[in-house]
Amino acid sequence: MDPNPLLLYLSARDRLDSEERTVLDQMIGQTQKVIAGADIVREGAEPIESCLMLDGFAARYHLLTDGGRNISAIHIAGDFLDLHSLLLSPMDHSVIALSDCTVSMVPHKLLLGLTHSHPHLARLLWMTTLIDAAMHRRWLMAAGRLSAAGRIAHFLCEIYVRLKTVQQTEDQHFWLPLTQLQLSDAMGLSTVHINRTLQELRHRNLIRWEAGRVEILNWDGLQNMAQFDATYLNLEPRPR
Amino acid sequence: MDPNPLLLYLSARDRLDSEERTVLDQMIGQTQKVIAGADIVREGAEPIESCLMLDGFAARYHLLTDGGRNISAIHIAGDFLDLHSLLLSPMDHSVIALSDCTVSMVPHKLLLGLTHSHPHLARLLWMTTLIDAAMHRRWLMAAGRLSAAGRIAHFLCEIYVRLKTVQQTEDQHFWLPLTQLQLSDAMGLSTVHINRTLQELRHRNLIRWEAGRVEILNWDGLQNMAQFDATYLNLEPRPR
DNA sequence: CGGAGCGTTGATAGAAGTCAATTGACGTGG
DNA sequence: CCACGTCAATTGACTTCTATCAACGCTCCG
Repeated sequence: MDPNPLLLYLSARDRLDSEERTVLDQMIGQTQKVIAGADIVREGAEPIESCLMLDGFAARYHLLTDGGRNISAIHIAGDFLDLHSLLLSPMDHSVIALSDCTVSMVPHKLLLGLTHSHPHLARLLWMTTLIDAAMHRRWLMAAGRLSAAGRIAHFLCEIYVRLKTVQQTEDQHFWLPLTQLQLSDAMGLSTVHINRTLQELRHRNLIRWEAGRVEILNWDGLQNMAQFDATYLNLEPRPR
Repeated sequence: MDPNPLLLYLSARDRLDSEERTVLDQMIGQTQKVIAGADIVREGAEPIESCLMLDGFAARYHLLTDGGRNISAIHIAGDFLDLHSLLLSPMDHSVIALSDCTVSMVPHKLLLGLTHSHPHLARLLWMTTLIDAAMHRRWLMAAGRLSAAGRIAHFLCEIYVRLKTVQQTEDQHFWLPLTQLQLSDAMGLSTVHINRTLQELRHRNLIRWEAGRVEILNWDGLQNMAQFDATYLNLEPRPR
């Protein structure tokens, strides 16, 4: 978390001038620690600030009436967790810290001000929410049309590329503190099936996953199984 | 499509002043007809204008390598189909007209100009993409944690409320020109299963669906089966 | 030591997919 | 006016995938 991860995230997609970099650095005022398992934002809340992840993992989730849970997104360093609450309110889902996290709360007043004072930065923030939506669409594709193994493979491909963008990978491995229960809520599968499918991925020598550490052994194989194409992440610097 | 449907969409969520209304009306310049079955935007394209739906139905879809298809969103009058292409490019999915449509192409130059000249309108456009994302999240919840019947019920609840917002419903019924094949691509189910599940919904007297005309017979039952809560559509006028 | 959480396994049930065929509505060409 | 092709909806038989239920082992920690 040394280099500002939001800066890494944005500069992978567009050029930032030095004033914009300054504004982004100043945006991170006080940082806060959040303990694993704690809710960062609650469904129904009407936040007056948005939470920027500086380090750790978080998940957006929604509880069902029958006790089930659905995870619709995983967030990592550099992501805004609830930027949409700037314009949408109340929150229609909650966000939970999956690991100990470092976050920074950015007042909506400041963000709204950017839409007047720094339209280009405001557009880039808008862009981050558009990329969230693009990821949702891929998850929908995976949920509707891929097998359980393909779905997990897609998730791993996506998270690997995203982590790499904010310099949170080493070679082909990365830290991913997800339990199989959490993964099952994200993939829309049962824990038992997650377990067996992970074994399948391991036996095929596609991945290693031990103690929260994932290693990708066969990127092409994984990508192929997932029909993964990173275009939707828009990892190309261009004027936006 | 007589009253500007974008105006209906937006004014259901925030107050618009008269200048803003004028800008929105002028945004609709030339209208175009698109024939059912035609692609409106193609994956890989780098549009320099975004398509506003004035009348009809369209779907965002993505083709898989095995010939499968996934529909990640249905769009109706008042929706921007590819507003995200303003900041994300190239298109990571295509859009097809499900019925004959009337659309208006709005140049990106004009939309980018709004981010400088009319920040509030720009924020409202941003909001429309945030609502798209919120719908994606609900679809993910439905795909991952609801039964086939619940998933279809959720879809019908959502589309009903959205159509109502832009005055495209009459009492409890509305026009919905979706084939069962298209519905299966949207729900991530097979056509056979869609067919049987629709029969189930009909036998339970929840809906009637004949010749592209859907009638909701038991809203509470449908909503309950779908765990539908319209909060995520943000149908409350408030400053944004 | 004992419980809690997590990963794992086996057995079984149920949901949804696949394959194949039929029906009815509609449009077109002869 | 009828034969024919096409498309959408429907049905039956069968298979495959995934969920559920129940248990067990392991590790961590109070």
